[in-house]
Amino acid sequence: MNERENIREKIKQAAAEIFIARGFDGARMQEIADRAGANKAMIYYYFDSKEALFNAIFSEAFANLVQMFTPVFAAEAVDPQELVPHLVHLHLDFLGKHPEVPRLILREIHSGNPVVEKLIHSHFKRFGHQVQGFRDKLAEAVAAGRIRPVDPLQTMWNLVALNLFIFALQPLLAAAFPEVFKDSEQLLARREEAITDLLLYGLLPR
Amino acid sequence: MNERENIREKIKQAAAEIFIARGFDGARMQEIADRAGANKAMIYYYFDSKEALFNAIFSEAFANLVQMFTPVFAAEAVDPQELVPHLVHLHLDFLGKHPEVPRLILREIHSGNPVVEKLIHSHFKRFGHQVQGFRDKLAEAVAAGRIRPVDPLQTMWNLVALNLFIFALQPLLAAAFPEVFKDSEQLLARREEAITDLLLYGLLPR
DNA sequence: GTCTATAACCGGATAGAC
DNA sequence: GTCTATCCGGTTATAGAC
Repeated sequence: MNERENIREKIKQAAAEIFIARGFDGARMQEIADRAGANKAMIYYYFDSKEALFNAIFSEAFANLVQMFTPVFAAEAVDPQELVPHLVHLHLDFLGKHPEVPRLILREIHSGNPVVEKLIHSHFKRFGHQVQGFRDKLAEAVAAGRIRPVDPLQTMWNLVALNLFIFALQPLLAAAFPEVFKDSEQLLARREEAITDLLLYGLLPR
Repeated sequence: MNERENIREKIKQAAAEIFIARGFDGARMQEIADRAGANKAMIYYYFDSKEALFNAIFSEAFANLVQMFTPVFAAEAVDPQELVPHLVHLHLDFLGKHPEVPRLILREIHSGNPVVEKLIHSHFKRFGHQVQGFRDKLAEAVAAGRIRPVDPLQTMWNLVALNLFIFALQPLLAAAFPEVFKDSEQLLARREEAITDLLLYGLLPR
């Protein structure tokens, strides 16, 4: 690996951690430099500004977010009874491995930061289009009577809402239910079971 | 109304708007003063510091959040078939009228700000205890066979997750599905229908 | 490419007049 | 109680040596 790229990557990695922990406004260039084992001037050698650095990182998080959903969109139109548990597992697994992605995004989407607004729009214009495939698949399943007559868009939102919840509210829930959050592996397993259970019983025709 | 309290309230109101829009780190005391029709020194006359001002506002938002759930805890143990639509309606109605409450809280809980951490713990210690009543009620309904055998805690989380979703991700969803977010009244009505539908079919025994 | 030193600015907080 | 002017620490960003 090229040394120049190596340092650039180290800075990006450090910046990601700091931006996730402190948000854009709370992040300090000095702390990023320290964590990267470099000095402030080096950051400005590789990136134009704090904004440009943040832009690079936020874009990547968005790309990860979209990537997370590609197996969802790509899923073969099999029986919902197999598809739903599969999707829930994929999604929760990704979130469990990368909890910082929804964190960063949830923190910054409400900021009104014009940089963020622009990124949202440029990324989600096409994302909304990609989603159409999944909505079509759900609509198909409804037409074939494999799931109850429900709005595909709402169903998709329900799936994401249920999966995202414990990650979005982690600090609150951990404070309210400390014993439950002690064993994160068991927590995820129980959550997965509860979500698939609700969705299957709620979606399959009686 | 006392004039002194009036100005204090104006400052608090302005500060709430700015903190919600920009977060703690992004908020500027000057902007708060301007919006309150006062000057910076006046803020420091009524509040000790930026932190103290934020503390007052964040505490109030937390109190609102808890208050939002009291009808949930207090609900009479009637038939789930009536209780679930009632709870969903109450919750969505509150969120629709005060969308800034979850916004502020979602933005700040991940900040690691010690002020926020302390507030979370002091407020949610007892909150977790209050929740017990609702869990007991659900457990009772399970024992009586009025709902399927599900974990009450998970069911409560599911309820909140589904209701909170469109508010937590509003900027993202509005970018991905602009046509759906144009009419917010219709959006809320459809969301309410979809959530109650899923929960009822998912919870009632077959 | 890397580093030190510093410019330039900004924002929270306060002194002190009225 | 209210306001103006200002202090002072901290932060982004850069100049310039090596």
